[in-house]
Amino acid sequence: MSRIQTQQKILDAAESLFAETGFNDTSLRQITSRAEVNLAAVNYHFGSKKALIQAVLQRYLKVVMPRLEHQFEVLLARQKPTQLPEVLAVFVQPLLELEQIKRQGTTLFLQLLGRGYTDVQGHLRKFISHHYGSVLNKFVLLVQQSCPGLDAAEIFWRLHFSLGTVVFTMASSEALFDIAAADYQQQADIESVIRRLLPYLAAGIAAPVIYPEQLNSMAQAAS
Amino acid sequence: MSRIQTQQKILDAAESLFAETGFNDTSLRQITSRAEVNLAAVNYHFGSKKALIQAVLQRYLKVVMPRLEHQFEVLLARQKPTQLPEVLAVFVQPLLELEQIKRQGTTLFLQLLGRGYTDVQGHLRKFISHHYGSVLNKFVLLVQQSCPGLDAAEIFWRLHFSLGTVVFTMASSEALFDIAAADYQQQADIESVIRRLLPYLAAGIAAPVIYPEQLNSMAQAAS
DNA sequence: CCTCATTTCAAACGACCGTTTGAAATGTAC
DNA sequence: GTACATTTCAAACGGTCGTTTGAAATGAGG
Repeated sequence: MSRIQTQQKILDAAESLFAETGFNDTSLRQITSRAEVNLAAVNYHFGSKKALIQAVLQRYLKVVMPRLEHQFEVLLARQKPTQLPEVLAVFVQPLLELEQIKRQGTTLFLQLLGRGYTDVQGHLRKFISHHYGSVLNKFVLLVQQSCPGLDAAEIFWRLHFSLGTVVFTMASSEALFDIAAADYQQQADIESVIRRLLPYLAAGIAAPVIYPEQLNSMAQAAS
Repeated sequence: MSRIQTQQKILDAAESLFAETGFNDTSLRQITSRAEVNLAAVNYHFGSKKALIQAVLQRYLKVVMPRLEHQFEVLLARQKPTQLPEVLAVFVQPLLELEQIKRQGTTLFLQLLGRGYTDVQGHLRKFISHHYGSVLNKFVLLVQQSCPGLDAAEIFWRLHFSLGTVVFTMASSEALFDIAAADYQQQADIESVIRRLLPYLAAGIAAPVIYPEQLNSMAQAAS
């Protein structure tokens, strides 16, 4: 069998299992079993499990990130600052195009992203900020321009809140899909969730700042 | 040594390790080593690792949940529906009071909550909704009353988005604290994060609904 | 002090993990 | 068809895991 076929089969099996069970809880024996290759093939072709995880993520990142970067550059080249919802909408098209590369591609990638941020705490964050730091910087710059009332620290926190929203939703998307379908008779696909996410994120990021005194009065008013 | 002392030492060691490394990645040998008790003590006193995890969570849930339920009942007894920020502010006091029960109690509990939702997918959700379903129902009812423009399905999704925000932020709170302190010279304590969270969540939950057509036009405008 | 239940302890169990090994199989160029 | 490099394969390695075991230590009551 050609090298490429085996590597592909391993990557396909690994990404689906990683998305289902997480990185730490998926064993190489499960992966090679689903891929119908020998156990030693992973270490032969990728070197280690850690390298396999990176390869699985890279397959999507190397497609999504350049497209995002290009879109951000277009918006930054404008004369007037872009509105926040429009900045966030940049993510929609590149993410949905992953569906064409591979069936369920969008869902898989976002689930992997979620797993990567929650499973192996810190690794994925460093990996992305190291390899794609310029993309992230351009995005942050756009958000800052669209929200002139927020200082850099507030934006830092709110973007991480938003990352949490996306990552958690996607990591537990299967369970949420099931509940939504059972309780609310909803179509449960990734695109409709993204549609629901954007207004939530836009409103959260651009929310008015509340100062400590108001928080205290709120807490007391509720008691 | 008395039974209670040993159980307490195990619970203390387990909760700190669970918060740091997650449930799956924390071994009983690490726990019993930090607690300075014999390896077999966990299985003797708690039965299994799974039961230990539940015991660790229950120590906080049994304190927090009744207080939340009481606050929700007070708000539900009012004549007029409560404003959303006030509903969310209910969480502040009971959570911060965990700090008095135990140093770092609030942080530990919220980290454990985050770990529980991301590590052992689904288990914690079922456990909480089974034991404390009435509390959750009252909270959802309050949110529905405060947001009459949103249907039940939209609220379902937005509350899970919010759960993701909180859970992810707390699970990765150590890393975020470090970055915030290094890059923005900020005080990095749990209370200031909660302060930042509330306006974000309130705005996100109460955000205006955007319909598909608007989303598409947004995505096209950005390209 | 003796009795008996409770708790602690060292040791081992079987299972699964990621990785390595060296031979067998397969592919490739002459 | 022979020589050589690449890929596959079964088997084993050392290690960690949660759990169990049976004896030793400790506790409390008569």
